[in-house]
Amino acid sequence: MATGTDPSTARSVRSPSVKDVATRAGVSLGTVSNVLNRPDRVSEATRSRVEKAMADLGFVRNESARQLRAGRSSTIAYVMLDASNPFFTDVAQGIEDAAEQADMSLFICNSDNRASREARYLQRLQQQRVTGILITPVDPSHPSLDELSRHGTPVVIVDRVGNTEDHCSVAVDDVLGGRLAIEHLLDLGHERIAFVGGPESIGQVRDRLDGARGALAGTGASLTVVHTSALSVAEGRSAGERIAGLPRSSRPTAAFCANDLLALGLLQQCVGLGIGVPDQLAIVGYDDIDFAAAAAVPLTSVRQPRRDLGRTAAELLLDEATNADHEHQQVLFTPVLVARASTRRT
Amino acid sequence: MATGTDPSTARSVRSPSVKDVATRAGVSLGTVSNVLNRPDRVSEATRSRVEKAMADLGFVRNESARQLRAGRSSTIAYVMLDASNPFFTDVAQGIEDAAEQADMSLFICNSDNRASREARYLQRLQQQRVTGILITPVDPSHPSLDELSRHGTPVVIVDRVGNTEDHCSVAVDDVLGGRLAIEHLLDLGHERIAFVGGPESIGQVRDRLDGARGALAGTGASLTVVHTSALSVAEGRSAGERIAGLPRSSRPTAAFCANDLLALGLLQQCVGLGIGVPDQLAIVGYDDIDFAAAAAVPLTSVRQPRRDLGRTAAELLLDEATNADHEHQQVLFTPVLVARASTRRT
DNA sequence: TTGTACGCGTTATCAA
DNA sequence: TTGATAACGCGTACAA
Repeated sequence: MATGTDPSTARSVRSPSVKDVATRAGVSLGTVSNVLNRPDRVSEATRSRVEKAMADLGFVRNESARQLRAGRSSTIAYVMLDASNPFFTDVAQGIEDAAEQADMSLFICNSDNRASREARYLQRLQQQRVTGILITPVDPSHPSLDELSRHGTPVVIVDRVGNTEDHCSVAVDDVLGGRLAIEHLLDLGHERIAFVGGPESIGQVRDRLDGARGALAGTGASLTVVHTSALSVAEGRSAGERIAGLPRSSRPTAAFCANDLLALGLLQQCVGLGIGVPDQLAIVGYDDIDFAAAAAVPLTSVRQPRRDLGRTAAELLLDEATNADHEHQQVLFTPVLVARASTRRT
Repeated sequence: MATGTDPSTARSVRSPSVKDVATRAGVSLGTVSNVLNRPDRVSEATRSRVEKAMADLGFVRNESARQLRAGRSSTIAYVMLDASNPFFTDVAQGIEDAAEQADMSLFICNSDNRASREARYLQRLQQQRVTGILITPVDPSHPSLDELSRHGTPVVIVDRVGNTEDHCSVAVDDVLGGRLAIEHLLDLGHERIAFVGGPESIGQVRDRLDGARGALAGTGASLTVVHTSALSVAEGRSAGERIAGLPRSSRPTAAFCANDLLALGLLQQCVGLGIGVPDQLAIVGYDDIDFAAAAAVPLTSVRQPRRDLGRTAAELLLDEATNADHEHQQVLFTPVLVARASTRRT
């Protein structure tokens, strides 16, 4: 304890660099670099000596320096819209799978539906010179996304469709999804149907409603729109109250919800108020998150290929980043209806 | 289109540096730097000229270069155990709140319960020289965490308790939580109770079970352990099957689940098999995730202060990173039982 | 108030 | 096979 570096203060000491390793191993700096990047170009003996020095010193590469030198990082980022919606965490898993395969790090940010937070993250990511950005934007038509692309940072829009040709996008056909939901209900004989969703500023909500209306056209069945101010469980409960308040004779016999969170809230409220599901009210959700199948009355839902969505988006991004003759694509996946007890014929 | 930079190829062009800005503004490099970091030291006129040049060129600071110069980044990371469990995304929100307040970026990684992925992330984060790491580890007693600390990267363990004094930790008193759950069931008159959970390699599971046993001691009530191989909805369903298979006379009248995912799966299975909740089986969950209250039979659950957990952990990390006389702490929060319909007396 | 010069840690080029 | 050196972009001390 009398001399040398005191272990207790070692924390604050600058971490060892290649230079330190070189000194310790008695070789030059370039050789250490070669051990790290072209191990074949260095003799067995020196290599093991260098490796021992690295281990002794606890050497860890400095990624900042690498990036500075290389001009680019090996990191991509996903700016997600709402971390508390399982749909998006599943998308993130798909992205992570692709990133891991390409040996890229994934940086996940949560904008939490706030434009200001989103903007802050985008700026930071640009400063970090990330290889590319995946994003489910608060506003897909905001010019900041195009600016990023023009600036040289590849951008892929996830689960939304941008308004320009500046970037790729990966989404699911929501018009078709709406159609599938309604056709299922029509098949079961329902004639008074509610659409639960909003706000209509969200593209998905509009598309799913359009699909629903399209499927209903000319069938004689009616559609009541029950408006919500967000796609959340709480709003689903509130919608349930309003539906329950209608006289039985004119009350819808089925409800199509713009997402599963709404559907779960609606289901909960119905059960609480003694409205049988599916007897008095059949319910169709959207997304088919895991909790949909796990509800006490398992939920019929329109499934989106969440993981594929993420994986494909990441692959497009990596292609754009590495492939010189990349061409932007707008990929559109097809949803599938999964029927469960909440719409079972009784 | 005949001369100059073709916009279509501008993507691949190196982004402008402070040097480019200086040239364009007709000032020296140091002045540009001053505009960025000490705006007060530069005259109004030059400053606006420099700012205009930055805007014209679309200058964006290079964070790698800054970090290299500074030696440290302004980023912290949270390595989370399971992105598909809402409990952890809520914790992450708390962390994000604290990070935003301290003007730090948060890097979220998902180990997905896999030690290999966790190790990979830890290595990358260390290479990035992040300011600190928050982690809910796969194995809280793994030596790699201590190595990180010793290496100079502050580490805070979230929702687990480490086995050393090398870092702070923030957790919730799980023994107390288990006790609360059981006392609630005893108050309701239950005498045959099941504990649904596992594997016991998870500290939380052990603690909650210990708490449960402690509360039962000397009461005459019995505890049956229904083992699960993971804390997931699917495992909850499987547990439900096994409980339903017991003869009615010896079947437990109440179940305490090690987390809400299990409880939701159990609830679903019971309803599907015609076992009334809470009439034939009362259910208590753990975590009080949002979906617990939203279940068709709203779930009684032991609530943990998820956001506070995250916020406190981040604050401890930032303190360790910035405060020279930081002292490690093991913070323990107190859980609260939230009673709902799944244990209502009928 | 503004400009010059150096160093952060790494990689790559070139010469030995 | 190995070693010396320049360069990446930025921040800062110091000089003008």
